[in-house]
Amino acid sequence: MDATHWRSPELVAGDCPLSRTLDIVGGRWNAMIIRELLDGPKRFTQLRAGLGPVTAKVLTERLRLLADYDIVRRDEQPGVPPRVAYALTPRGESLRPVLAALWRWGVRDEASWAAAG
Amino acid sequence: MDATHWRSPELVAGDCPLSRTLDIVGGRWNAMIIRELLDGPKRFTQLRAGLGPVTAKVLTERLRLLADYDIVRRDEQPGVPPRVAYALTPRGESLRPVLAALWRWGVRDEASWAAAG
DNA sequence: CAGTATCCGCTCGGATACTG
DNA sequence: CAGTATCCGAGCGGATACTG
Repeated sequence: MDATHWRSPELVAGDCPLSRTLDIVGGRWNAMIIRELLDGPKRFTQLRAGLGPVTAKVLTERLRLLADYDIVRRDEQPGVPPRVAYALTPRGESLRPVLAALWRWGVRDEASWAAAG
Repeated sequence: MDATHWRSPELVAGDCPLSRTLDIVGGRWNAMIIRELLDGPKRFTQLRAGLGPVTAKVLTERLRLLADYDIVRRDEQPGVPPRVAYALTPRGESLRPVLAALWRWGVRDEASWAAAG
């Protein structure tokens, strides 16, 4: 430990498979972006439309993060107007069962609240 | 929409089962706390020991949040010194497959990075 | 043992304006 | 169309000190 007595979040998170997965799938928009792309490749504007009120800045940030993690691939074809498609990499595709589990729990939980109060 | 033009995060998140699940298992410690308790009830100090460098304040906060969500139950037996056990509710137990999916992906992903660079 | 109380920095996510 | 640039508030998470 250095003089700052500071451990970066990444270090701690890196110790646990749960946290490493949540680095990718957690956060305000990441999971929803991946979910959109599980339907197939989409363009920037299509993503914005499917996600609700996300700003361009935030969506760009999240897509770059996911690209850095090799979850999302950015396919740009030159020309005017620019056309950029985003698609899942194989590694991104491999998150499908994870997203499915999160989704299922959310759905069943909502139903059980409705049923049991 | 009111005059503030403001939608609370909860509102937006509430629209999506993914986000509702992540409200609970996301965040810096929640998933790891639940994982500890999937092994069985534990006391405050046991949790701290199993989680790494989490402060008492943060752990207390997270446990209260999870109790509000009816994920964790707090069992206090009176006396000195105080003994407080935390356990998962049925609703908390129902997160087991979700945590398992997150965990498995983290493990396999680590392995694939090691194998493929 | 199981917390409270207080303080604080940093990051996340959002608002708004502008651009190749 | 697909972004950049700039600014900002809220709140999460951490450090430290104290307590029934």
